[in-house]
Amino acid sequence: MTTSNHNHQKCIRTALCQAEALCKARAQRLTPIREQVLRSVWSSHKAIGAYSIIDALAKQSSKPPAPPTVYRALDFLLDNGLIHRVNSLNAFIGCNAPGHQHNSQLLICRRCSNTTELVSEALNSQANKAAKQENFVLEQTCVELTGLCETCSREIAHDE
Amino acid sequence: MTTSNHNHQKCIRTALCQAEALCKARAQRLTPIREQVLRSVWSSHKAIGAYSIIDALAKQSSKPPAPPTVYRALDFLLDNGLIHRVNSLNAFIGCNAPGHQHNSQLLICRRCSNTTELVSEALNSQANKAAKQENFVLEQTCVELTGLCETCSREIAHDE
DNA sequence: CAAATAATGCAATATTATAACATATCTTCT
DNA sequence: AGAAGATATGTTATAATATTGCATTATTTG
Repeated sequence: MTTSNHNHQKCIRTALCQAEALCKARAQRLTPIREQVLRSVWSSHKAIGAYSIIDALAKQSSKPPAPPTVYRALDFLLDNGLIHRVNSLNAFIGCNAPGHQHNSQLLICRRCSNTTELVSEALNSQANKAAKQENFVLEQTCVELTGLCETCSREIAHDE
Repeated sequence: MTTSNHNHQKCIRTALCQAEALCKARAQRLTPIREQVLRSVWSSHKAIGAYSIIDALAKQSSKPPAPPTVYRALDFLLDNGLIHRVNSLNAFIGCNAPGHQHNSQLLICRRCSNTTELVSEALNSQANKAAKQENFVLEQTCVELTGLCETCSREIAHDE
């Protein structure tokens, strides 16, 4: 999932296409700013912070957007399930499967920062079970798994 | 797990006792500041933010501690497994079972903010499994489940 | 006791996020 | 098309969370 060993342009195109389609279907407006923010989020598979998005957009126009501009776009994208917030990094990552309601998990590499989204129904089921045992009404899950991605763990092994 | 329907003084005493014992065993110093911060974290079963801790300590002395003072104490307590960081709230909560290395899960009530720590080995096992499937070397898990605790869900049901 | 290590005090500042209000743009209805 | 209402953006200021760097004090070690 490094940005180098796959055609990342395709990831971006797919994400934007899906976003466009979803917004259309829901009568939501994917405005230029929202699209630019989504593009920034998808510029890599690393989670990106709001202020890095501001910096990225600054390079594309005369003056940088103000924080609220970006945060509002992020809120829109979050509400529409087009991106996820990575709580352990205070950052954002594109959603792999927008449109489907899903409880997903994130694998975050502490070395290269690449983040992979996956959906383990078995894990979700255990989360539901755990909540149920405490008579807890589960509404939202946040599962962020940190460690080393396959590539990085191999590279570290080589370096020693 | 509301603070009202149990003897919370006992929770605090137990936590401090365990902390003292653990630090002694590890030749770590549970200094006055660290102890005060731990006490603040344990003042309830709600996660508490660093600046709320500063406010709490301010009431106990002439001038409030500076942020680094509190953050350093928090780092110490985190390193020694005496508290957990709640990423989705940028806040901190006392650890139930310090001393045991464990991957725990948090149930966070969005209404009363009370937070319960539990350890589901079944869930942990699924997290390991998910990581393994991606050849990911799992080092740290963050599982934060948000919703309504039993008490709050009942109270909400009554109000309608 | 001296040296080394660990902890704290303190000032400044970085980073992340939101509030409040004005302006502009789009949609809808006539 | 034009007015009214809703939605989105611009702008300024500020809140909330967290860290850096360096001076000082306390504790441990030899």
